[in-house]
Amino acid sequence: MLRVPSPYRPRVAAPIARVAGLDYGVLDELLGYQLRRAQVAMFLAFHAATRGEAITPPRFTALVLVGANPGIGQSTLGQVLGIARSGAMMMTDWMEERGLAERRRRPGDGRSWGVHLTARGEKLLALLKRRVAAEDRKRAAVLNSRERRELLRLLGKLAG
Amino acid sequence: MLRVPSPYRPRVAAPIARVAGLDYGVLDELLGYQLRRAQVAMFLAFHAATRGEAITPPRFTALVLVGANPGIGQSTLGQVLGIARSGAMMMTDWMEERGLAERRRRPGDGRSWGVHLTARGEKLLALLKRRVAAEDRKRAAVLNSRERRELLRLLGKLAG
DNA sequence: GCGGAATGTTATAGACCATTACAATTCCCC
DNA sequence: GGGGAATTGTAATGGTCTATAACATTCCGC
Repeated sequence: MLRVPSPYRPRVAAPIARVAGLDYGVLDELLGYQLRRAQVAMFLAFHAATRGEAITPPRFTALVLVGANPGIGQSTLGQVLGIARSGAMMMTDWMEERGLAERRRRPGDGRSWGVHLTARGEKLLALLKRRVAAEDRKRAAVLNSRERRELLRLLGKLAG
Repeated sequence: MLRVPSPYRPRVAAPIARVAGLDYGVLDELLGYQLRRAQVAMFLAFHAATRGEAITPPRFTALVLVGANPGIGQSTLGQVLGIARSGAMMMTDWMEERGLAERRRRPGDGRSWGVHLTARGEKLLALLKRRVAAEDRKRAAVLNSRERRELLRLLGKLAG
């Protein structure tokens, strides 16, 4: 059903190792550094969960957003992904080339296109959601549910 | 004293916006997504703190590590940065080209070089440490000190 | 209607990083 | 102590992601 995706190499291949006997200096007290470390660990889990699908976190995010907001514009997509409009366009191209989404003219605004998932996109998204959510929870199993909620809350405050 | 660094554009220019009225679906419950959002926010703060110095987070990390562990090898550097050996080499080249660090032969092992900060590297590092730590605390001011400690603890658990 | 804003698009360029292959050196085990 | 395996650093190459800039089309307010 789903075509074999093009080969894909994650941008980050290795976790940020904790080397014994090394002095980390100021890094241990910097939120930015610890955030990055945790994020790389979660990214590798994500990559494991989506193995074989050539899915990156931004691509997954885009699929979820289009799925939850049919007809979303590409500018909005870019804002939520934190990338420039041109990047949002390439992302949409990527989805369209693989038959996961399509552009449809928006009635009432001749400039913009709305992005919609195809049946195939819906199917892939459902699969990915299951896998990613499962892996996310598995990786986060070192936290109990109170800690997990607390972490989400603190991250939300930080991101503003 | 310090030369004007080469122009540098951050890889991420925009925060991950929170768009009102949009359905974020499963994203709000994924640690990976919230982690990424917070990390981008902190990265932009980092970028603001190091404005004009062409410093990236990996470069800052490398400087801190070399400063705290004089004579560290490039392989170890790569491990801690989570990049391949070839990348650690380019990082060392970068520091050396700017007169921030230098390679010195290691007695007892003819294969490896130890990386050491120069006086100029020490000076820049001291400046950056002050600025980055200040910005990190400023950005994290939305958290009280208990929350900040708790966040660091939870991130540490997650990163393993 | 007209100037400015917004949307999508194309082209271009740059930064970063992995992979692969290679040379020199050291380690380890027999 | 000798030889194959592992380690360290290096060089060359390629791919992916993203920004910037410039442009055409369309919308909007006056």
